[in-house]
Amino acid sequence: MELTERKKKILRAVVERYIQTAEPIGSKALQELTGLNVSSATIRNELADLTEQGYLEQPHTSAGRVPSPKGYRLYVNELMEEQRLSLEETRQINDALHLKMQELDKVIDQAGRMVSQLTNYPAFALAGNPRRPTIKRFDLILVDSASFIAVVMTDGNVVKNKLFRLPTDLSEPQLQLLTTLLNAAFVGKTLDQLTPELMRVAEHAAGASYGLISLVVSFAMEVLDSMENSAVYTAGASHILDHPEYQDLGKAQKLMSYLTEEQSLAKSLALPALNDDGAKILIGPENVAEELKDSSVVLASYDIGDGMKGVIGVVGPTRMDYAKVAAKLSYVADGLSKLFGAPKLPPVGPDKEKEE
Amino acid sequence: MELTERKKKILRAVVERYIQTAEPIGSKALQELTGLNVSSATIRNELADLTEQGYLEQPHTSAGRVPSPKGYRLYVNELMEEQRLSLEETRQINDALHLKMQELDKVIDQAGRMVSQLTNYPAFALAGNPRRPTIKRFDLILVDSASFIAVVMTDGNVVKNKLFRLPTDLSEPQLQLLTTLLNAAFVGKTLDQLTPELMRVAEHAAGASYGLISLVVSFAMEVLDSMENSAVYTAGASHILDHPEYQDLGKAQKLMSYLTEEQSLAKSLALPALNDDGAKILIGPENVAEELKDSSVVLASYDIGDGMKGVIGVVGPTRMDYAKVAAKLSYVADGLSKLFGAPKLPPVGPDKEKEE
DNA sequence: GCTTAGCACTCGGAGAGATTGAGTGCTAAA
DNA sequence: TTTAGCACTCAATCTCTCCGAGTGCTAAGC
Repeated sequence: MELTERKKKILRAVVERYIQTAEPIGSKALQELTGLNVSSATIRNELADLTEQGYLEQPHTSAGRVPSPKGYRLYVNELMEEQRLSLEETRQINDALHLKMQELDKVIDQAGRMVSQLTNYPAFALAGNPRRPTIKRFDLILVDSASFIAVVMTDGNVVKNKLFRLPTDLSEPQLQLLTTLLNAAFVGKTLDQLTPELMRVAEHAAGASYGLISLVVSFAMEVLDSMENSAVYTAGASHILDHPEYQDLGKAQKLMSYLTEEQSLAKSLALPALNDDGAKILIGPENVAEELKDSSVVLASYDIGDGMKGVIGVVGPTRMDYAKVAAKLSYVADGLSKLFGAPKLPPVGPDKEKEE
Repeated sequence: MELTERKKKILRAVVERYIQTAEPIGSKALQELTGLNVSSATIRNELADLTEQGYLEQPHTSAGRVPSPKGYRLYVNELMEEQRLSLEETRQINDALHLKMQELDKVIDQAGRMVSQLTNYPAFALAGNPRRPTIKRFDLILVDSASFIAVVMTDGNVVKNKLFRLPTDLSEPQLQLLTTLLNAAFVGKTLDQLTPELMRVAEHAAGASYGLISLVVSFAMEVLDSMENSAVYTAGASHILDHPEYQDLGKAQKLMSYLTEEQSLAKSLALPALNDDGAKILIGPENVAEELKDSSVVLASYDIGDGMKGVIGVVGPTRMDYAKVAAKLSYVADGLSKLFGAPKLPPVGPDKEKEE
């Protein structure tokens, strides 16, 4: 049941015009827009067909046509021309990719903000790791006689630290013993495997400073925990107010809270996308979450390295500018993958490139 | 020009009722509300006086009265009863204060979120340090022959780290030399004092691995930089849609963007409050920022330790529930101060308390 | 001199038509 | 299959009226 070329041309014109104006399009406007040399009556006939087949909808009998989710889907799959980013745009993105302070969660957060700013839609970003994270290494640094820094590194090469202050004194040999012990007992373990028994054994071995073991290990557990339940960062939620479809305050607020409740909600949306490459587009009712049923989502995933993946996504009205958004999102995702994938540094010179 | 008791009673009733309902209050309603044994006509006379003196306003001739900013100010200064938090509320706050992963910026961010959730208003949080931050200490940890972790600690006891990977090999003695060098050359310096000359001297001393100096130092510079331009975290911006005064989408959006543009904007608001203790209330036009002229702000500051201070704040309509918000904010600020001020840990046992 | 009852007046908001016009569907002719 | 023509539909807009909460003022009462 392929559509005729003419029908496609009309459908495409409807979608693209609607994306711009958010207003129903009538037969007369389409006559000009499509450049077809037929009368408006002919177009009306075609529109009637497209409506019957479910590609278009009529808000009410005497209004123009509006694309249905099915219509958007066809547009996205077949009619949409891949958007080339302008030089200005790529430059803008490249500049923004030059992030500072590249602790993993900062980069993710920043990526979300960036995407939101680039697209003028609310955006979110998260990272997911397919395996369960484990501790790769402990280091303890003595600061002064009453405090030390614990540095924990996980198998995803995420490094976290924390300063501990103690009411009792502490010596360098003591700390070295502890470090050895910690590394011997807990490296390679997942969160689950850090059992109380294991702790007890290690504490026993630590002698007088056994209390410190649990301090450092519970810090390590927090790190592992936070990596398993990777945070979702959202940005630019206020952008939804830019679009007339969210003039209805109720709708706007529902979507807003959905977006800001960084809970499992946004995760359940994005995690399935972790394994798909390239941009993925979810239109209106294709979304599982009730709150997104009349919005659309564009997702792109990127490689963080060490098997970890990240997802950036954009939420907007169903009439969102898919071509442009998908192009930008893919470009950013590619850029991020490269950023993470090419960590080699020149051994010399004040080069600025680094990575987490 | 003190107000009579009766006028105060009336003004207070108007403010409190308006805080609840957001609707103008008429003389008849006040007759009941105040419990005064006078007729509505008398109250009308009083209202006329209060209006003339600028404490009340009339949206239009035949509507009830609404408090003016001046009226709110009087209410806040003299009439407002200090709100006692319920046990349930203090419990809720205490629970929330038990934060995980207490890297400084996380705590600040979390505090903002918490306040927003507690008050149902948009909130923000930031930290400021009166002095310019300096590097207190460097540590380099060898991970494997091609990578190491740099740990930088500043004088505010903020610790940051970053993993570096190199294309060339690296040995432990080499790294120790570097560490010594870095500590000797750059400790105690502010961002400005990390001059190219200083770098050159250090690089010269480093011999073959001179390239690494600039890597680590520019990381340190990033840390210092991010501490000087301390970030502002906002949370719960969507809460402004809860309030009828922001039904006007234009207004709502203006305020939203102001809040999410974490730029110097929110800073210029909060920084002056850094040195005031206790809650500070800014009503409508008392705000400097144009975008806040018809909103109110409640601020509270807290001590982070080492001379650093933090500010949490809440933004809402002028008719915001000052008593409740101020009480909650102060309680949270106190809690945070204590959290930072009492860092001592028991040497033993799996106690969860730690600090950055 | 303060308080109160009474009353005319004001003005925003809600609701009922009336009007408009963009756009449709259908029919009959090309 | 396309087109011109035409009656029809219906949201949006405007106008008009009505309603009532609430006021301000005046004159009488305490």
